Amino acid sequence: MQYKKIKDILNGQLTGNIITCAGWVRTRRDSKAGFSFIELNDGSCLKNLQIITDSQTEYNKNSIKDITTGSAVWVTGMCEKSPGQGQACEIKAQKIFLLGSAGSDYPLQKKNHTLEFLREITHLRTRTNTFSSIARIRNLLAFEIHQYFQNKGFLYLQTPIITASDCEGAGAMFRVSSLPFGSDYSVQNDFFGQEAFLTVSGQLEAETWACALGQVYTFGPAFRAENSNTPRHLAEFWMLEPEMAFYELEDNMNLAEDLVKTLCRAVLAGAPDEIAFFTERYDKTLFESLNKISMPFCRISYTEAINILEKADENFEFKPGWGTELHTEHEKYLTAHTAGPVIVFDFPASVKPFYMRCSEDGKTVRAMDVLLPRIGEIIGGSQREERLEILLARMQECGINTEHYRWYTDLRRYGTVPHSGFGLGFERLVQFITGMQNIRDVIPFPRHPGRAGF
RNA sequence: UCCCCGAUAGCUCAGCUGGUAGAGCAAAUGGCUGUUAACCAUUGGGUCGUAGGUUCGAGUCCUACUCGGGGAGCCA
Repeated sequence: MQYKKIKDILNGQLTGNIITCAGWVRTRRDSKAGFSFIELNDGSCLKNLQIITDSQTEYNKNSIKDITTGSAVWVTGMCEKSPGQGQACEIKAQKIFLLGSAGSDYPLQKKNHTLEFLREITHLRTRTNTFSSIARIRNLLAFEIHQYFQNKGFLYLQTPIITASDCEGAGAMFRVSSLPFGSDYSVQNDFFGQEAFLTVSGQLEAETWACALGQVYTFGPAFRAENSNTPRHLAEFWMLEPEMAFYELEDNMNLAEDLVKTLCRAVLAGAPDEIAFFTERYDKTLFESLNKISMPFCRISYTEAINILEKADENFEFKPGWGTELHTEHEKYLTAHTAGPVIVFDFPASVKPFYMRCSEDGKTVRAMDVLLPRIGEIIGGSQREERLEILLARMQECGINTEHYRWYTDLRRYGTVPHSGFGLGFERLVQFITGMQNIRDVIPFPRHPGRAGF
């Protein structure tokens, strides 16, 4: 079926033509003399298209009364300038075909619904302004991510989702097994002949490609079995992980900062209606904070950050001190203090995983976290330890079986190079860019403790 | 996993110190010469999250559980 997108119709270029469009009815208003107004949305843009029907309009079955909220229709009619307020053009319907009706039990009413309620109807919330806007922004961001790295000559790499690495340095993992539930489990009888898990990160695998192809990036799902119940955590989420040979920590930070700025700019340019919508409805400061992102990110070492926190006139629940983790309250203080994004680098080795490069001071590693206002940590990365002896010593320190990671340490045995990379939580980026407060609202089908269905 | 808050009509909520339920919106019907979360009128709609307990009597008090929200931990 040939039909025009509402986005293109509202651009006004089709005015004066007889066209066909298709979509879902948001609402209908009737008036006497056979006049009715249908608000039609097809997901191509935030705005609805107004369809006017009168006594001349033909229907494939029944009548205007059956064109209810939620119904799917296709409409043929004349695209005209609208005499009414609120829209430049509208369709004077000649024919309306009801493709699929929606009864009075259709859950989405023409009123505001709470996000909590919409989470319970994950399969239908896509029909709302909020969730269709999120979908368009996710799409735009994913496309821009590929374009950004392709323009820089990075290779798009697919790392495995099933992994045997039982210790990638991040959180609890989901086990993968083909054996029936409740059977006497033995690894020998299982599908892979060894324990297998869903990946928590493609980083280690990405390093093998970076150390052959130069600069690569992965963009795919990651899984964490942590029992985390917060508006910032998911059990299944999407992660972008660039990995670059010949990059040191400063190059890594430059890339991360430029990437975040480029993506924010792209959304401001590519989805202005959506950003205006989110600013109006969810966070009045959103537009302003996205614009402010073009200013240089504040960069401070972990040691400086601790100094700032120790001097702060703030009653922290966790006392800041050199060698301790930065807690949420500390991150919030730092981003509020500088009124923008902050990159913290050179963390104590004791709070970071084995693969990060040890500094000359013998105490810190070349790690960096990008912290955003409202969101907290959006990027975590580091320069990787490329010196074999130091890496092996660190692995032993962390209690990691070096034999299981022979393939990883081989990269240091043969033609080792300085290299760096980071991981960006895609949903946290979408949260930052939309102003949505709960991460469960920025992924199509959220998975978290106690929920894997619709 | 820990702390706090919540669960009453399809949705959002009210329901006081215990006396068996109410509003707005939605829906259905009717009215209204172009509306724009249209408007006006009428009607229908509820084992008050689940299971126990206290009481003559529980939406209301107590306990446990389930689910949801906020904060924390862990992290992207």
